[in-house]
This record gives sequence, structure tokens and C-alpha cells, in this order.
Amino acid sequence: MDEQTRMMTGLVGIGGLSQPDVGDPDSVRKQQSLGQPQQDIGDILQQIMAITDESLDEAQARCWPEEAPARWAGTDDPAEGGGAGGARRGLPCRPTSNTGKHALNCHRMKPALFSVLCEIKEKTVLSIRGVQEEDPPDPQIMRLDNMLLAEGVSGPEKGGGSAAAAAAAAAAGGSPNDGSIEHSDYRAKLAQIRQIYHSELEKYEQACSEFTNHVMNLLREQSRTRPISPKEIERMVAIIHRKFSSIQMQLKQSTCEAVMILRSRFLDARRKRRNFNKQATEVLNEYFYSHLSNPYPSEEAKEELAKKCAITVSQVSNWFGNKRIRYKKNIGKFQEEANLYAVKTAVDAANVSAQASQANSPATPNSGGYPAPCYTPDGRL
DNA sequence: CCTTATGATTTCCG
DNA sequence: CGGAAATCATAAGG
Repeated sequence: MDEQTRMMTGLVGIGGLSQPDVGDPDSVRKQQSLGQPQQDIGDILQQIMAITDESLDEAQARCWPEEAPARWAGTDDPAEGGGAGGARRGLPCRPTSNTGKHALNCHRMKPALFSVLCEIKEKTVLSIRGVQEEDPPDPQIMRLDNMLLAEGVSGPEKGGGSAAAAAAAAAAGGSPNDGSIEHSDYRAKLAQIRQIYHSELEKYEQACSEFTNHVMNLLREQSRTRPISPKEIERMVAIIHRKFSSIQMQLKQSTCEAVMILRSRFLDARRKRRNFNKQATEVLNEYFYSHLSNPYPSEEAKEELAKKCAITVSQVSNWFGNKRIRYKKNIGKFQEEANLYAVKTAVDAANVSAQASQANSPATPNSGGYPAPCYTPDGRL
């Protein structure tokens, strides 16, 4: 508005008097030859002063006598994005009070003045030139994008499970139920982050396009009263996009941070071990000592044990790995435990099978000799 | 605190 | 890839 007034005022001074062959020369000349240019100018100035009271919309709602030159972003500029336009087109033409801008707009000198204005601006704008036309594809944002993609936050949804969780599960052994307990929480949290991220992103995108639309419409409307080149609009849009993408980058940044925190917490949580509960170690020890000769549970057995102990298969594997090596390292230390579990299994066996038959001293099933560690590392040591 | 127990991870091997 | 062995890091117990 301010600018408009200024330009118009300047225009009157420059073009209106000193430039005879602009716009519609005939009407101008006629007008001037009629001997009242001063009064015209005075009127215009007066009207300009009154403009401030009137909203742009109000003024634009009234008909223009003529379209803006095609090289300016007028109503039908081909440079316009296509989808964005048209929202405010076809405004109702209100043929009401002929004061203020309307009068100004309909003034017979307007095309000429406008044309001059356009010319002047074209010259100056060209000399201004875009300051930083091409901003490089910000490495920072690319890094964030890559990371989000890698974490499965952005990118396509994988039925229920994120890419990261799937990758983790695959790395841990690929078994379907593997890590389900450990990772379900992680996955849930990641999904939450993902959801927030997407909704925010969508919000930003929507806001961005809305804002862009708004600005473009505004500019298009203003292009009726002041010269606005498609380039300017482009530049404006670019600026808006830059602003919004910086907001998006913040979103991405914070999302990345959240993922990192979550990740570290969970990975550390994996390292921050919790002892298995009593019952679980019991089950595992039972299996171990009752299979001392070959303490290598098959995959099925591992799954069975995992289910029984409410742990994962890889945890079972870990446990057996640790157990084997530690048992082997010094059997002596485990002798007591071995006895205990041998007795326990023996008791169980006795209770189940030989219950009805004679109760043969349950305490020492094998005549005092436990399934003498057939798994004999000592032989090799 | 220090020591031991123990689950997890890493490294190496076949 | 599964397992052995070494190692890490924490929990638990004194």
C-alpha cells in the first residue's frame, strides 16, 4: 500500500507529463489538449491521498478498465504455477461508489501511467538481480534426510514394523519372534516419533502451500496496481519455501535427536543387562544339566526354552554360550549346581514316571553318580 | 568399595 | 552362520 502510493505518486511526476507516448497515447493527448492536465493530476493526487482509507480488496473488487500488460503477472500470466492460481479470480464487480481507488483505477490515464510504471520497474528490477538465486541442496538437511530414512522414520511405512526394528531383528538373527519383547517398546516409540514427524511435516507442508498460495494471490492482485514480474513472484515463493524448509529442518533435527535418544536408550538398555528371573534360570539350568553330554539345544528347543523363560531366542543362545564356556572353565565351581539340578530332574522324572512303582531313593537316582559330565572338557584340557 | 556373577557383545574360526 | 573365547558392563552381594 505504502509502496503503491509512492510509486503512483512518482509515476505521476515522471510519466504523466514528460512521456507522451505511453499506454494509450490518444487519450492522453486528447486529455492534455483539452487543457486541464493540472486538474487531472490534482485529482489523482487527491484520490491517492484518500486511498489509504480503502482496502485493496475493495478497490480490486471494482472493474479495471483494462488489463495489465502481458509481461507483468496479470490475471492470465502463463508463468503462474497452474494449480495455485484462480482462487480469487472472478471477483464480483461491484459498481458502487466511484471514489478512492476505484476512481483512480478507472481513470483514463491509468493504463498509461501503469505502463510507464512497468517500464521503470523493469529497468530497475533487472539491475537489482537476484541476490542468492541458487541455494545449494543444503548438506545438513540431506544428512538429516538420510538419517531419517535409515531409521525408518521417513520413507514408506513397513507394515507395522519400522525399517530400523526390522533391521535390528534381522541383525539379531532374523527369527520372527526374535527381539519382539525387547523391541516392541522401541518399535512403538519409534512409530510414535514417526507419526508425530509425519503429521508435523504434513502440517508444515500444508501451511507452506497455503501461505504460498496466499502470497501469490496477493501478489497477483497487487499486480493490478503495481508492476510485479513473474520473476518476483518466483523469488517470493522461493523465499517462502526457504523459510518453511528451515522450519522443516528444525523438525527433522529434533526428530533425529529424538530417534538418537531413543536409540541410545534402547541400545544401552540392551547392554544394561537385567538378570533373568529365578524361574527362567531354573528352566535353563535344568535343560543344561540334563543335557550335559550335549548342551546344544536345537533351534526348536531354543524357541521352546525362550517361550518358557519369556526371553528371546538369542538370549537363550547367549545363555548357553556363556554357560558352556563357564562350565567348562571350571567344572568344580559348578559341581554343586550340577548336583542340585541333577537331583531336581531326577526327582521330577521319578515323580512323573516311577511314581506308582517302587520309590527308589529319589535323592540319588544313579547310585550316587550323577550323569557324570559326559561333556568332558577336562579330557581335552 | 571391591569382588563375583552374569547377560551381552565382539572377535575369531571352521 | 553357529559356536568358542575373550571382553565388556552392569547387577548383586559382601
